Amino acid sequence: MVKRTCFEDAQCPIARSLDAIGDGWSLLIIRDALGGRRRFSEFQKSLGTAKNILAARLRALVAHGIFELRPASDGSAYQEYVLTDKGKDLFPVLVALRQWADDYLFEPGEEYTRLVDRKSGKRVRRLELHAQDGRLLRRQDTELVRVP
Amino acid sequence: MVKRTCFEDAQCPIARSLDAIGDGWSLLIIRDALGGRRRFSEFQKSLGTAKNILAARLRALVAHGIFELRPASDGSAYQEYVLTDKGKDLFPVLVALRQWADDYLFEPGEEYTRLVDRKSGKRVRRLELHAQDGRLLRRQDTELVRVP
DNA sequence: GACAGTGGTTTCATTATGAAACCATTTGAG
DNA sequence: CTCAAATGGTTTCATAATGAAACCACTGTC
Repeated sequence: MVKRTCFEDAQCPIARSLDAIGDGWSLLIIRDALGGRRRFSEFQKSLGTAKNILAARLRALVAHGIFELRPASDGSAYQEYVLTDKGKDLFPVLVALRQWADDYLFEPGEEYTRLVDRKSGKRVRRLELHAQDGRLLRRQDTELVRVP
Repeated sequence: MVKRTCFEDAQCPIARSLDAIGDGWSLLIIRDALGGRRRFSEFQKSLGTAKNILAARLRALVAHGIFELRPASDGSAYQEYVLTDKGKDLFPVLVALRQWADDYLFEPGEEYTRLVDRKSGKRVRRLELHAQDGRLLRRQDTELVRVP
């Protein structure tokens, strides 16, 4: 069930991330979960996935500790899939993908959703990367070093 | 050749991003390209992908405008795959994935690479999301609004 | 001119994905 | 309480993607 052997013991953090969530549906499920969905049928309706696929993905995400199963909050006998902290912390990944898409994958008038600051209602700024001392860093200002 | 029909006309920016780069190899190729690799054989050696898969992926990435083919910079008759601005701007996505992995997918002493500020050599800070007025925003401080 | 390296393509086997049917349990309506 | 519908899946089967290996044309190297 989703067994990407070549990534599994990869040293690269990006490869590891992709092993956990790099399958095309996972991030959409997590997006929905961050939007408040929690029930199997909610995900299924929202995503339009085949039920077997969704079941397999949710099982894998639970196994990875990104979701956990909990008794339904409305008191019913069913269960809910809720994001763990690990899952919630994928938020920046989703924001990065969203901002990139906004920049390059949408036509000018085509905007569809907007991520806003709840307080002001205004659009958020671009994700920023800073140095320890606070300087704003561009890609070229950074470097990847190996620590053995 | 990689035809994720259910994402193609998706309105959601995240779904669109995943349609372009959400296949598991693409981001690793782009990671390598940001690290300076440009030739087919460099990618192939580094990633260990089957050549047919790599060829298909590179073709798709070129078609998406993430890479472009250019005559080799060393004057040989071969060509190089170089990132366009669109491709380079996936940097924040990679940083987000890396930071998440560092937090959750590595054991304490297991660190492997570190993204540093070139000037100081010190590790970069976490990606930050700010409001227009500069306030640092957490996930809960944001909201997704539909713009029709 | 021989030989290795580059950048692929082709073929075939394996694996993942997806659609549809099915099913046990739960819930809601009457 | 009863029955129908909804929930949360699993199973089966077809199709599509991936991967390994062999092959091949062209390039650079000696």
